[in-house]
Amino acid sequence: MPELPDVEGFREVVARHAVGRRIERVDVADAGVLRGVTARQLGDRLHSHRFGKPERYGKWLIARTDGPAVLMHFGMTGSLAWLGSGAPRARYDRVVFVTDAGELHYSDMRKLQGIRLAQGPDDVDRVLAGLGPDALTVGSGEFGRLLTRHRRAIKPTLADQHVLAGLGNLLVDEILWRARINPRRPANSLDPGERDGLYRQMRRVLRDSVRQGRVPAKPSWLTGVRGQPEARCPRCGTPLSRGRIGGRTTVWCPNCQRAA
DNA sequence: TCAGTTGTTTATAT
DNA sequence: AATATAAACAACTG
Repeated sequence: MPELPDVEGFREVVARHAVGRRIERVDVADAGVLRGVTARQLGDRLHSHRFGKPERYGKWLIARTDGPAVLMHFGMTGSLAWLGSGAPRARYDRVVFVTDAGELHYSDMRKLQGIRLAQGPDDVDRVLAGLGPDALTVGSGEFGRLLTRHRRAIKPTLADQHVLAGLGNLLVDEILWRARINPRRPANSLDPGERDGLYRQMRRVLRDSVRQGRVPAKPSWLTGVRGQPEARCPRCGTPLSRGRIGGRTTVWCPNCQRAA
């Protein structure tokens, strides 16, 4: 489920358990998730290094050590968990970082993304180059200016990592629904009041989601009902609309989110 | 068998 | 240059 809130949760897993731990070895169960590095290189270069303070940028987790940094992306089905030493491997555990006091399990069924190793700060920058500002820390002024620069529909604009980093399909639908903005509206057609409202709802949805470590599937949220066959708007009860916008399934309320 | 899925990149066309 | 669409990656589920 990895969007910004999920990855923020994975960052906390590392921050809480892995920091200061010494990497003894790296078990690669499926090298299909390694990008630009072999299993042997990954193990050799990380051996004996200790995890440092992790960071998140957009949907990327940057697990720094006192040597190289491990860059993880979780695609659509990835996750990260801290387990005790000698924990059994789960079915889709692809890489396990074994430390002196526990293990970090990188799991991913679909392997759409993967793990990179950055030898230095330049390598990290190269991977993150081109991403827009992080959705959790962007200011309202910059956020508004981003929107005025694109005439594309607001939905794919917000989900474009090069414009703004961190929002995925579920979050964008949730935020637009909260802000009562139709997903097909051109981004640069929003007036200043709408841009401000959108920013505030983004903050709110992100704050609540980060607290949960995921986009909550509460019945009062669009995300909580969007999977149902005859889903209705949690706010007004109108049957929800469903369509493809920007190549992704999009759910919105035709009553609350009128086309302009 | 077919369509769909929380992500991203690439090719192609407009 | 910006935008739109489809396909590809992989492994499921209904």
